Amino acid sequence: MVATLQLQMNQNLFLRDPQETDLGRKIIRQSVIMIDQIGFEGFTFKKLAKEISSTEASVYRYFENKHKLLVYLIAWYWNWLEYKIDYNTNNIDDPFKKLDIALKLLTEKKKKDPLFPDIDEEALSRIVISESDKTYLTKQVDEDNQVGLFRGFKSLCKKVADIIKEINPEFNYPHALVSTVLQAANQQIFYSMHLPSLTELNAKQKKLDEQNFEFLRTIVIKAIT
Amino acid sequence: MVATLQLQMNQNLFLRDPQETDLGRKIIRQSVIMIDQIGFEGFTFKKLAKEISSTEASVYRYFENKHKLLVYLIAWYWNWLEYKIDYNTNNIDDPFKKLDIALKLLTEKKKKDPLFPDIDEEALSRIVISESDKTYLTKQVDEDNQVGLFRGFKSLCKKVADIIKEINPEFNYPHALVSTVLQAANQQIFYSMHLPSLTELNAKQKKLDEQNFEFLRTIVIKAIT
DNA sequence: TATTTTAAATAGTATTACTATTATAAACTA
DNA sequence: TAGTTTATAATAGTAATACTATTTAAAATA
Repeated sequence: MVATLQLQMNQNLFLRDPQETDLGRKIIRQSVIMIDQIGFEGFTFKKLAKEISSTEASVYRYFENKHKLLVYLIAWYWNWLEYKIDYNTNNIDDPFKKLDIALKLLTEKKKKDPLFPDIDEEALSRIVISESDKTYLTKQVDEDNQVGLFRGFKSLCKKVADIIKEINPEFNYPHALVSTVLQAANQQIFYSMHLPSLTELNAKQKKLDEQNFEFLRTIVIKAIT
Repeated sequence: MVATLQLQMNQNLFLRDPQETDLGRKIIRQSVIMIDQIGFEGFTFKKLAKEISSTEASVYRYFENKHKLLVYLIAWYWNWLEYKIDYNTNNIDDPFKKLDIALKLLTEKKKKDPLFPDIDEEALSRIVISESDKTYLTKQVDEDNQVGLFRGFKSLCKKVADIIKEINPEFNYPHALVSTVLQAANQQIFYSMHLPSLTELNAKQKKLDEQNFEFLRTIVIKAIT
């Protein structure tokens, strides 16, 4: 018997908490699978409702629109990552070690986490790579930010930036560097798979995640020391 | 009397060359203004057609769909930037100087270029910040890449990577570093304006573009030396 | 048991993205 | 120059999408 956890999600991310009902959990589980497969543009509430034997209108009771659902999923992912970093850097003092652990967790190939049986983290991590920028690259970014929809990403950014400040309190750009690196971690994987002339990381070679780790670690360490 | 130029655009970016007709040039000019104002999601061919006193169907004779139009505009921007870098680094030998010029051109606040009277480069540069990632973060990225739609960005990336190779031929990640920096240049501006806790760059202070230049230059120089 | 509250389904509408067909104008040819 | 071809753009659609008002069903409470 394994315990399961629930990540605390901001109330403004949903109309009705999808973690509290059967239908809600189905919406989350199936939307991760479908957005991964057909992409966010191709994904609709109608298609989703069909797959889970419900109706479009019922899905709308949980999420205002499909954009908000995406924001929810991406926020869940960042919360999950931050939880893992907290868990794995607990009791570690050396900030260099903490940085390495954070970068390792950030870049490692994700696999299903039994603590959260409703979410396929492998599929979700692919969604983060392809779709996460779309959560804030909109005209409503300021409203969405105001009600805290991007707290997950900002909190993670602060966490890693704080490690960097421990290593070098003189460095002028801890947050800028970390936000750049968090983005680059996903971008470089996307490039290596689809636009390979933009990166030396090679998706055809083994251990793409480790290549990514080495690249990002080089950038960060050189920048701050 | 000032000469005007035409940037050479890949044939697959359009159905009919918009630079060759009056209606085509109107489509380009007005779509830059409108996407900047209402965002790519809110932008439709119907609204555009109304503004230029034409019809939706006529716009479709030039571009297969609104996504292709966006790809065209972004490609134009990267071609323009590369043209400016070529022009300004001509006859300069010192690769450090060339790098500085490239980063300066990349980060400087854009203003209308009289060489290209049909395009409002200031508005277009805002579009690049908010919308450019959407050109390739799609399920058709491989098809689009196959027919050369992203050549502009890739060519620019190679150009700057070649400068970095001149400075340090031993550095393992010239393309990965440059693609990261090209993206970060836009992201950091967006963050400073909309998600300020993600960066030390301050949109409220003067010379945001120079702050951005200093940040990116620090990252690049430290990474490669 | 009756009543209130909540949840989900039915049945829509307005808008969007896109297209087949027709009309008009320009260019070429006999 | 009259007739024919070709190019261009407008008309008039359709199918799909995003979203909502209303109704029905189920559950909780008094």
